[in-house]
Amino acid sequence: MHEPLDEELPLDAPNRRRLPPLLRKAWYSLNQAFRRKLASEGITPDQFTALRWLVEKDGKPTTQKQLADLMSSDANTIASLVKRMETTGFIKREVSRQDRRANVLNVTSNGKEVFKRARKSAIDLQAEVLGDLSVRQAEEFLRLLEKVADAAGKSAGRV
Amino acid sequence: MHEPLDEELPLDAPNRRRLPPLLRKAWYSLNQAFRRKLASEGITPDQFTALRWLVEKDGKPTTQKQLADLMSSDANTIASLVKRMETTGFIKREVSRQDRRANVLNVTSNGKEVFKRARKSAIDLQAEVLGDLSVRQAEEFLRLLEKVADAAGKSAGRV
DNA sequence: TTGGATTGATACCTGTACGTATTATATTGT
DNA sequence: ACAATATAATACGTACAGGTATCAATCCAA
Repeated sequence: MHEPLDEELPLDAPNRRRLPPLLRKAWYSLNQAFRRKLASEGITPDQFTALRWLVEKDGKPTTQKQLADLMSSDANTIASLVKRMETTGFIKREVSRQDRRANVLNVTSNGKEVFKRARKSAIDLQAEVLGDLSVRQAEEFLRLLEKVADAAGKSAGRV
Repeated sequence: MHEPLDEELPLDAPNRRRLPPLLRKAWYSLNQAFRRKLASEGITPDQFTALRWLVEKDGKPTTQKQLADLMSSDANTIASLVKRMETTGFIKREVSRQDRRANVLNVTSNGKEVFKRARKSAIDLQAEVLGDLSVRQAEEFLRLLEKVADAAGKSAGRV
């Protein structure tokens, strides 16, 4: 049992494993599964991700721009995301003292509690999804995924 | 040079490589890079993907539901996508004769031409993104990605 | 064969991606 | 000090994700 390399076939031949559809399915499925697990908490996957970064940065003040970079998103999207999250009461925004253009983001105690509960679902899901791989395979996979993500980031003009 | 396994750390510890942020960055960066390459053609990444599946299925009639499955998307999203694409003139819709609830999708000659040109950009980009990996690594990566995508699909309730 | 369940498509809603344009503030070169 | 430039956030627009509700067509079981 040995798969052919198919080096003569074009990179996007229908019978090869292709990066875009696989990446699409992996990302959207993961997101959808997570969305359903989170529905009861009144929080979306993206809002959870924002909370995670902010909680982990706890102490160091984080601006919207920085959050956009952490989330591989952009300023526009983050602006509306944090606006909704402030309305819901998960975070607070205040003008930075070092740079009055920037907004510093802070997680409210309510936000912290919701994050804490949601984190369990996140860990469960990740274990579920990586469960078909051995520890060693999972590591190798994440290592390669990081390279691919970096290369894609470079192509997209993200430093 | 040997990385520790960190088996005692939680799956989502900040200093580990984590699946969700990496997957997010890979997918969004790939998409954004592709969007920019396609801008001159007046087509979006998702529309290109739809065209690809339809062109590859050429001959066999394809319904919106089937396209939704192929694209790991859902009926809602596909309905509005194909509506825009019909307005632009990339595809045509007609009621299926086997099942009058279903719409059969057909690519117009204009759609085929745009796809043909856009396909070059797609191949370039994929080579660019996988370029940092050896042929063997790329194969292994796609194989593991497929497993992860399937597992995520299962978690999301996609068969 | 008919009444209940299922399925394909759609309308409508909220949330997100990301492009352009605008405003306010910072920074830099001269 | 001041003008050119860069940067953080935002408003606004279009595209897409995916949830619920609805309608029409199909299927299936008693």
